[in-house]
Amino acid sequence: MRDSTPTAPLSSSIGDYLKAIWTIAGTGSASTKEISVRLSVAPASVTNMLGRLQEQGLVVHERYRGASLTERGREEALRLVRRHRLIETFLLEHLGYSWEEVHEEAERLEHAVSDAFTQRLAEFLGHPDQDPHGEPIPTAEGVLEPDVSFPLSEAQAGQRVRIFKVSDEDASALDYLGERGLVPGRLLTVREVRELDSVTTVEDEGGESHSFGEALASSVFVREHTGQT
Amino acid sequence: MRDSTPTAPLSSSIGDYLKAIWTIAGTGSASTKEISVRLSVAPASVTNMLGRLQEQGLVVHERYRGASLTERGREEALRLVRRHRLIETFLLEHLGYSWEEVHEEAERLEHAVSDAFTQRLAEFLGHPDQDPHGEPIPTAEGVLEPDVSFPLSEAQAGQRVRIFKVSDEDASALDYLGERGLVPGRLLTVREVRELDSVTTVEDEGGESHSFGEALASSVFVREHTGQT
DNA sequence: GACATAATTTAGGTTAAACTAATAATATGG
DNA sequence: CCATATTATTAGTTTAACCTAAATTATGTC
Ligand SMILES: [Mn+2]
Ligand SMILES: [Mn+2]
Ligand SMILES: [Mn+2]
Ligand SMILES: [Mn+2]
Repeated sequence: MRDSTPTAPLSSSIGDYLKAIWTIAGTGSASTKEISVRLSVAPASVTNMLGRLQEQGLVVHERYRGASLTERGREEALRLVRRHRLIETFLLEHLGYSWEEVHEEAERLEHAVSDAFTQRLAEFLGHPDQDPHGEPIPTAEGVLEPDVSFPLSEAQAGQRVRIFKVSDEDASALDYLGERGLVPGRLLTVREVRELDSVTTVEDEGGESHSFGEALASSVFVREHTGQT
Repeated sequence: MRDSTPTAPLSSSIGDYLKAIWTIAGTGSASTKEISVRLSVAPASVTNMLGRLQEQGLVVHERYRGASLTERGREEALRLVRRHRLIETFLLEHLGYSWEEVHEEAERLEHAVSDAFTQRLAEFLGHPDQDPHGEPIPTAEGVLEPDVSFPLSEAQAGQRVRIFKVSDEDASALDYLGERGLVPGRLLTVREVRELDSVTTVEDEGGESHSFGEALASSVFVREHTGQT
């Protein structure tokens, strides 16, 4: 394993590929198709890029079998995830961005900021350990709190749950939920999980009832609630 | 000549070329060499890029004579200058950056932020009309206040002047001056401008005396002071 | 187990933005 | 006003990142 290019800073394309693989597969392996869909890039381009990523020691690619991150690849991905989430936090809490706009801006800025910037931004924000939709923010050392949340669509009737995070992929869902106060931290009681049409009904702390179709219920992630408050 | 690409967003290279021409020549024309030195790029690459910029209607290039910005080119350059200066202001005033670090970070970020970001950042900062070293910030409409300041090296003995801006090109000079409180806004009385060795001596409001060699005196820009305070 | 379908890779381009080396134009100063 | 130095352009490559079309491999179904 040659110690490839000393540390040529990685391009934004490379960064986005690494993040995509991490998001799709975590520690497992992501297929060419999945990556190509997520990045809106032709499959052939993915194959080509995976070759280069492998040469740089960032992924391991088994032909026709998909690619998985090496330790270095994972570190790189988490560095970007950290930046992305800190930037989103800043945009939302200090610049008055809406959910609609935030993700796209962060997707670009994450590649342009330095480590020093990230460090200082974290300080400015008071070293948050999660972003405004509840996703944990990896530490500067690349440690990411394991996630034990599950989508509301997999909850069971009668269960008491707390909203833990809301998927940031769908901006209109975020806005809809935000308006109803269905944000991370909110306590819910699951009233019904109807197999028939995949509708989940919950009651919030104020006694308000909310129904979620499949799409919504699978983008709201919760944790089982035990204990008070 | 097809009606050039509707509005493909300009690359960061292109942006840096436009800014370089603007800085070197303003409304006049910049030579291949000057641009190549400023951007640390081979002269041949500059010639090549000027060709493309001309096709895109951003500059006019006369072979062997240099290039000047078109109206569109100037607008683009000023948009970047606005972003650059707003970003520097933010980094200095809110993230605790030192002069050393600020310029480089802004040089990258200026290409990654959106117009929406710029707009909101300006609000966040209270719509400053100059950055922390006194450079005017172009408005969102691309209007830039004309600059009537001159380098301290061209002041005359006895003159009362106010520090207006400090060149941001030389970080160590900035630090030196900053430590002594010689920042924009400061009022000075010119005591001596010695031709012999190009040393300028001034007295500040607190009665402190400061001497500037050629290098320093030409990176401190002042305006004549009339009136009180 | 053969085949249709879907996923993947290969082959062959393109474009932006650099580079080096060679050549040409301009500027200078004696 | 010409020789020389400086500046600029041309020609030919390189690299990253994408593309399309064609060929190949895997997979799930009858
Ligand atoms: Mn996001
Ligand atoms: Mn990105
Ligand atoms: Mn600057
Ligand atoms: Mn720049």
